[in-house]
Amino acid sequence: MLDIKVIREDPQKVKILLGRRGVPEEEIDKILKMDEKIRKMITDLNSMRAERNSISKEIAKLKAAKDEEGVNKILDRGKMLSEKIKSDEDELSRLQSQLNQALLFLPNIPYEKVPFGRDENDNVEIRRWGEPTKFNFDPQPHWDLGSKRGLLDFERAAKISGSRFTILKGDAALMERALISFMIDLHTKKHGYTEILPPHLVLRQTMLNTGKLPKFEEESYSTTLDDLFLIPTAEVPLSAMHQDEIIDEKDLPLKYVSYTPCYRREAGSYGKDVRGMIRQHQFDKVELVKYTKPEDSYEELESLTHDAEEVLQYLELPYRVIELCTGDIGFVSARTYDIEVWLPSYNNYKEISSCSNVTDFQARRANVRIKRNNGTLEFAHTLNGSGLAVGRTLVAIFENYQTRDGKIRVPEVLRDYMGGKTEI
RNA sequence: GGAGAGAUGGCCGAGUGGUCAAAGGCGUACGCCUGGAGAGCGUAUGAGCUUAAUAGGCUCCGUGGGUUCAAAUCCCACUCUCUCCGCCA
Repeated sequence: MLDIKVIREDPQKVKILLGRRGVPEEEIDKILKMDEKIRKMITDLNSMRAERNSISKEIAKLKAAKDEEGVNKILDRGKMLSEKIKSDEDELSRLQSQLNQALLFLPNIPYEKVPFGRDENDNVEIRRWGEPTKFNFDPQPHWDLGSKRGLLDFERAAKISGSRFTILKGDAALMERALISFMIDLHTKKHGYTEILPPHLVLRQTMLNTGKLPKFEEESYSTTLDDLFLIPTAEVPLSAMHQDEIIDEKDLPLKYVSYTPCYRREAGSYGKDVRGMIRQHQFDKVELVKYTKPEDSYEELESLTHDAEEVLQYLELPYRVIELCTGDIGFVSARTYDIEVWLPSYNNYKEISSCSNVTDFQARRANVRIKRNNGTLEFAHTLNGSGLAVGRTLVAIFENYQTRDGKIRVPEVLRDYMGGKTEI
């Protein structure tokens, strides 16, 4: 959520920056108008409250002096004020929730340097690592490769759960587990993140605080009886974990890594990535989340992205890093780098991680503040990034490490996690 | 699921209708003291809104309602935490 004060103080700048993300100017004007009306009401209300309070104090004094006549003189005025205050308060809270609702639908303000653009075609490549894998035979897509060797089972998954689910079997399941362990070990031991195993079901409020609601309700799985939501990413519990807390400046940054399955309805992506296990309703992900001081967050985004990249370097998978343009960054993000891994079946790079600086957008909703050494309070910045999407990493290994005879070599760093196996 | 206890400032904890943003303690900051540190002493110290303002005013004692001129305090509902019983991986 944006700070209404920022909008109020420099509406022109907000209009320009949000305009790059496709928010119409009228939306900002509407909000400013509501804000003005609300503040006028508050001022009026406050003077009535002040009068009522002084009447109350006067009554207390008169009662103490046993002056019943004096009390009766001003009692009616007090009653009248009380009624008026109550009805105005009702009206005010109606207006405030309207304003709040409007604010909840505004996306984060993009970082000034984010490239302007309409959609993913305007994203900018930042760097590449490795070369696209060359084969001296026709490589197979992972869905053929995995099905033939009994490692991936799409038919049975569809029988029990419908489309966009996959059963991993035998060594595929083992490799998935190995990848999870490898990634978490790397981030905890080398990069200094603390491992968290969070709940996978969260309150509606938690989804709201992390910006997944109200805008993306149709993207989420929820439980009707309890109104709990299955997490679409570990970012949700991790970024809301310190809700209503005040964190000491000296304890920052906080760095968390978490493995969880992610549940997404993938509404609106019909016909996209329909083959194989690229786009699933459930997938494993190792997620990185940081809480930082505002002045450090863009630097921390660079290091978080590097931490994620390193997973691919250890796995020796070719990738590139792109910066998303204003039209493609996520709702809560001010700046986003995507890491894309080379996938032979796509003959292209495919997203395997998305690293974002959310600035204070979630922290304001979740009320996560930091206490400065001089005692002042301000909202923390939060960042998140996949480190990495495990299912897509498995796919990348299958496709890039396949052999002529349809087997898959096991990357060096995973062998210890897989009982020494060199191929599957 | 049943019974009971509780929720107050960064933390602990007092407060059962008006003089309470709220005692006391801890913590923190500054000062005194000291060769230095500690102890000790003194002063300050909740958040948010409004405002040119550290002036004034307003709101906030788990959440939401209600009673009252006036609610941390009384009434109702809910949420969460803890203890005991039951059930259970």
